[in-house]
Formats: sequence, structure tokens, C-alpha cells
Amino acid sequence: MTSMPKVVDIDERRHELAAAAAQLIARDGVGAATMRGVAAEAGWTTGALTHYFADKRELLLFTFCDSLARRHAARDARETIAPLDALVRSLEGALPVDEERRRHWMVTIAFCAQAAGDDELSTAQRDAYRAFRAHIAGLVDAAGIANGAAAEARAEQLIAVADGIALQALFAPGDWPQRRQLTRLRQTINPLIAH
Amino acid sequence: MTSMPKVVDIDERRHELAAAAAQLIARDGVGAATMRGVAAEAGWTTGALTHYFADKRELLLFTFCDSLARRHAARDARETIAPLDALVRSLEGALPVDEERRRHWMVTIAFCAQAAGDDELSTAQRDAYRAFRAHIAGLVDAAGIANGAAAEARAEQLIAVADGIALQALFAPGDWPQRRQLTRLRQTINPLIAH
Amino acid sequence: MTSMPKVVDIDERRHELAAAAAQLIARDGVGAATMRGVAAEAGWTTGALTHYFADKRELLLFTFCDSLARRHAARDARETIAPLDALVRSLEGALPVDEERRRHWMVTIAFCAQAAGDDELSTAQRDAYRAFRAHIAGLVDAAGIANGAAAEARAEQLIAVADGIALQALFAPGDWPQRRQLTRLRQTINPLIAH
Amino acid sequence: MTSMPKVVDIDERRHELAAAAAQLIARDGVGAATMRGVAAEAGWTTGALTHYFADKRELLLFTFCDSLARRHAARDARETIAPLDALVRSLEGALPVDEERRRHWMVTIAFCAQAAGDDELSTAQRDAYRAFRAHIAGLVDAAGIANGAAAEARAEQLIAVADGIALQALFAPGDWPQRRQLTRLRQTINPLIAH
DNA sequence: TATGAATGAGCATTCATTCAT
DNA sequence: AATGAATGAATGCTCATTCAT
Repeated sequence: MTSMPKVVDIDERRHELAAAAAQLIARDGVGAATMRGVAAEAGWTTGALTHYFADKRELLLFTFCDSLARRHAARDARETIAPLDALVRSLEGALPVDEERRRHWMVTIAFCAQAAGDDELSTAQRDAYRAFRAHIAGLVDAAGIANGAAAEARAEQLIAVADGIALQALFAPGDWPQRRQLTRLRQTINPLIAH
Repeated sequence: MTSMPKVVDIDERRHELAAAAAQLIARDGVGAATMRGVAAEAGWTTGALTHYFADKRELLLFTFCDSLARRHAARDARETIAPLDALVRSLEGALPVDEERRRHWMVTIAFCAQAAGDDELSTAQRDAYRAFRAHIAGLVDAAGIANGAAAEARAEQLIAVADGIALQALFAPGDWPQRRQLTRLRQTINPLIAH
Repeated sequence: MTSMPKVVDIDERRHELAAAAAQLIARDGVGAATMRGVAAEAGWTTGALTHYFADKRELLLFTFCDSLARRHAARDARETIAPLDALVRSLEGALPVDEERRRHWMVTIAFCAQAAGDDELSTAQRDAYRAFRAHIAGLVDAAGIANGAAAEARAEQLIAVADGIALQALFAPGDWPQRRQLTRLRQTINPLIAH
Repeated sequence: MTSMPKVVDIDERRHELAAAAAQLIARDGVGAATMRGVAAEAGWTTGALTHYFADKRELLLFTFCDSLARRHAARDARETIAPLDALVRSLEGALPVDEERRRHWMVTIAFCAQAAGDDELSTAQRDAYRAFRAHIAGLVDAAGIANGAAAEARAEQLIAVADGIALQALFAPGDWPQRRQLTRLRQTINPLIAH
């Protein structure tokens, strides 16, 4: 029987570290998301961080993609419900109504601020947006609201409403408790999701 | 021997430097907006920068406020036109359809990414948003679309649509030429500004 | 359940690792000779390296001594030939005419650069030089060229010529193909090895 | 009258810092020549160092070139003497008979150890060697010892002898007091500089 | 024996900031 | 008003080393 080196779930560790980075970005701003800071937030040392991420850019990119993947996972978990409900839930999922979603928005904003002038990061961001649009357009189609190019256009409108409310809620959290965000969203998308 | 101090328009110089900072943020990301970088972009040395801004935070805050003020000035220039037209133009003004507006959005995003955990910056951002909402609500009222609390709610909807389209255009510039942004905006706000 | 420990020839492994270190030093400079780098070059992990060398200093010291030993072995292989021939061959052996000898010189240089201010390393280097001088002096004596102190002095002269040509060849490899190094060496030592 | 910024002799400062680097390399080895170490040795802070050298490589390159230039300056100071004397003095100049010359050799060795795999550094080193050979060949010619290709060949022999003795003296300083180095050099080059 | 995770000190470098001129 | 020299803390990152498996 041969002895084995310590077994570590690399992916799990990466998620753990990315979560710490997201937390830091959301709480204290991009400026606070240093390698030392992220390591400390996660309860590790700097050196450990570099085992899982070659450099800071890779950490940031992974943090963005991971935050995105968590949102997707939350969406997919309710894939069996009716398309119209799924559509509304997906749009509601874009609102910063809880800590997890607020964190995702702050990560997205931080990523955007960093991505300027960096092709790889910009591409990652653009692709994420396109995927979200395709997802919403698919539901618009499945729900029988519109199809083809019209479904795409409708998706853009719906996303605009959700993102626009999210942004306002992000900028003035005190003015936008959860209920208010949801009400405003429903009220505005209602005419857009009627048959 | 008396020496006449060189007369310098302090305010003009501050605007000049803030413009350089905005340019840098929009082109190369927040990370590139260092004191050295901003000074160089504006054609000055670091030392000169510190004559006009006590520290980096002050420069960033001023850059945000200045970018905002430029947008306001563009709005106020057409204050004599009909309220409905003014409303549409104000919302169009929120779209990144040209370099100046794109720059403003990138500054806003960068500011937001930095503002987390900083009360003064967060407050500045919240106040700017409230002022914009009040401005739009006023036009909604003046155009006879709605009034009182309903005008506020309608303003929030309209801003959401404009900001939401702006964000998509920001993330995937290639997909969103000027005309497309304007079309999608008009199409979405039309039902919201009808009497 | 007993487990037969894998049988490993410790010495062979050390030589293997030292060869990787030498290769790295010669190809990419002292700066490249990190523990990670050496391990990777040899096809092992860092942890394996530390089984064979307590620390980096020990690895460097062994690499130097091993490189030296390989040169000695090459010399001893022809110990049965006439002393005069052995002398000339030994001096030729100091020229960087092939990859192995070039590597030895680069290791020597790197070692020298590191040895300053380190008594143990300095001593190792000095002793290696003295041994080489004694070896050459012995051949000078055996060949009947000179004896006693005069043999030592003659050895120093011969070594100087060989090392001096080696150094020039090391600094400007393009200018010093094998034949040129050998020619210049022979031409310069000829008067010094005549009876 | 306008006020001026503090005037600093940039070149002088660079020489000062390079001297500190050389001192450190010679005393404690390449490993000790860190940016912090060099700054401290020179009595400055790290930040000051980066005002004068963009990075460590530039500092090392300048240190090598500066050390070389100091040796040249020492040579040129006695340019009016007879060519034969100048030749002997130039070769003696290559021996580590005092602290300054010893330092120059250690810098050269350190530079060589670092230059492997770095084209720019390798080229600098090769060019320095070629310049020295040309200088010696010129004196060989002027002294009427040999000319043309023969002068070049003779220069290589003479340099070999000097460098070879220098290297031995460097490796075993205790065995090679000043007088011994000079004696051995004279004794070995005498046949080579006779008419 | 060998792995590779983890440490943490140390490195080069960047940067906001200060200050003499 | 403006310069740019100088500071020194902080950053991203590297690396020798340790150690559980």
C-alpha cells in the first residue's frame, strides 16, 4: 500500500477563496481585494492563495465566473416550473434582494471597472451577458410571449428593467428594501410578459 | 522685489485633471487611475496634482461629481423645450452612445466599485441618484404623465429602463451601436410615457 | 503487513539532481536555479529534492563538487598515458570545448558568485583549486619539466593560461570554437612544457 | 526669478548606487545584492533606488558597465607612458591586487552568472571583452611586438595569462598576496612581450 | 520514498504622499 | 505655482522550507 499525499479538493478550495474575494469586494470595495486581504478573509496565508490562483487577475476572473455560476445554479434548481414563472424568477434573481445577490452585483461592478482595457476580462463579461440574454430569450419563447428575434428583443427589455432596478437598489440600498424592488419589477415587466 | 504669482484658474485646472482621470478610468480601468498616471495623462507632474487635490480620494470624488455635472449641464442646456421631449432626451442622455457618455458610465461604475465601505463616497453616489430621480420625476409631472408618488414611481421605471439598456451596451459595446440603444429605449419607454 | 521500501540508489539520485541544477545554471543563469526549478528540470517535485539535500546551500555545494568530480573522473580515466600527454590533456580539460565542460565552468562561476561571504563555500572552492594545482604540479614533476617549488610555479602558469583562455571562450563563445581554444592553448603552453 | 526644484546630479547618484551594489556583491555575494540591500548600503531607501534605475536588471547592468568604466579610466590616466609599459600596466590592472580591482572581478563574475540566458547582458559582457582585447592588441602593436592578426593572437595570450592568474588569486586570496600575483604575471608574460 | 499543500519571510516593484527648492 | 526627489508602506509574487499523508 503506497502512502498518499494530503488530499485536497482543489475546486472546493477555489470556490472558498473566491467567496472570500467576493465578500471583500462587496463589503470594502475593489481596493480592499488584495491578495493578502483575500487570504486573510478566507483564513489562509498568501502563499496558499497562489497554489490555487496563478495571479491576482486569475483570482478576479474566477471570482466573477464563480459568482455567475452560483446564480446559474440557483436558476437551474427550479427548471421544472412553468416557463413564465421561471422567467419572472430569473429576473427577480437579478435583484440585490439578499446578501448573496448583492455580492454578485458588487463583483460584477468591480469586474467591469477592472475589465476596461483588458481583452480577456472584457470577453468574459460580454459572454456572461450574452448567455443571460439567451437564457431569458429561451424562456420568453417557451412561455409563448414572443419568438425568434422578437424574443431576443423582449429579453433585452426585460433584462434592462431588472438590471436598472438592481442598479438603483445598489446605489441607494436604504431606499430599496426587498419588497419595493420586487414590486417595482413586477409592475414594470407585467405589460412585457403578457400574451 | 515683488513677484506676481502666476494667475491660474484653479477650477479650470481641476476640471482638466478630472477629465484626464475619467479618460484613464474609461480606457484602462480603475487600476490605471494612479496619481502618476492621471498627472501624466493631463501633461503635469505628480506634485502639481497635489496642489489641486489633497489626496487620491478627493480626486476620485471630484472626478465623479464633475462627470455628473457635465451631464447635468448637457441636460440644462435644453430646458426650454417641451417637458415630454426633455424627459426623453434626459433618458437618452443616460445611454453610452458617445465617448463622453461612455466615459461617464465608466466613472460611475469605478466610483461604485470604490465606494463600498466608504460612507462619504456612498453618500455622494446615493445623492446623485436621488437628484436624477427627482429631475426625471419633475419632468414626468410637468409632462402630465403622473404626479406625486406616482410620478416618482414612474421615474424609477423609466430610469430603470435607460440604465438597464446602458449597462447592456456597456458590457457588450459591439452588440449595441447608437441606433440600437435608442430604438430599444424608445420602444420600451413608449408605453410608460403615454398619457 | 510489511511493506518493502522502494530501493533507491541515493547517490545516483543526488548526481541526477545535481546534473539538473548544473544544466539550469548553465542555460538560464544562477537566478533560475531555484529548488522548484531544479526539481522540475529533473522530473521530480520539490519535496523529493529535500529528501536528498537538506537545503539549497547543500544542493549548490554538492552540484559544484559533483561537477568537479566528473572532471576528475575524466582525467583519471587516462592515467596510464605518458605524464606529458596527461598534462596537456588535463589542461585541455579545463577549456569549455563541449557542453559538459561549459556547464562545469558555469557552475564554477555561479558558485564563486555565491561563495563570497560564505566561509564553507569559499573553502570548498579554494580546496578544489589547490587540488587541481597539486595534480598539475605532480604531472609537471613526473614529466620531468620541473620539480618542487618550481613545479608548483609552473603549474600555476599553465593553469593560468588554460583558465584565461577558458574565460575568454566563456564570455564570447561565438569567437571561440573548439579548434581555436585548443590551438591558442597549445601555442601558449608549448614554451612552458619544454624541457 | 522663478524657484527651481532641488537639483540632483543624476549621474553621480547612479555611480554612487552602483558602487554600493558592487561593494555588496564583492563582500556578500550576488545573493546579497537585493534592492533593499543596495539601497541600505548606499544610505538610501528602496524608493530612491527606483528613481535612478527602472529595475534590478538595469541596476546590475549599470553596475557592471560602471565598474568597467572605472577600470578604463584608470588605464587612460597613464596613456602618455611608453606602449610597453602601458601594456604591462594594463595587464597588471586585471589582477585583483587591491579592493577596487577585486570588486571589479567579483562584479564581473556575478554578472556572468546572471547573464546566462539573457541576451542583453550576454552582449554587454562580450562587448566589454572585445574592447579589452582590442585595447591590448593596440598596445602590442604600438610596442612593436606584433601586428595585425598576430597582435590579436598575442593579446589573447597575454589576457589569458592575466585573467588566469586573477582567477586563481580570486579563488584562493590567502595564497596570492599582491607581490605574488605581480611576480607570476611578469614571469609568465615576459617571453610573450619580448621583441 | 515521495507528494504537494501550506507556510511565511523576503523579494522587486508600485504608489500615494511629503517637501525642499 | 510647479517641480521632481525622496519616503516608506503596501502590493503582487516568489521561494526555501516544513509537514501531514
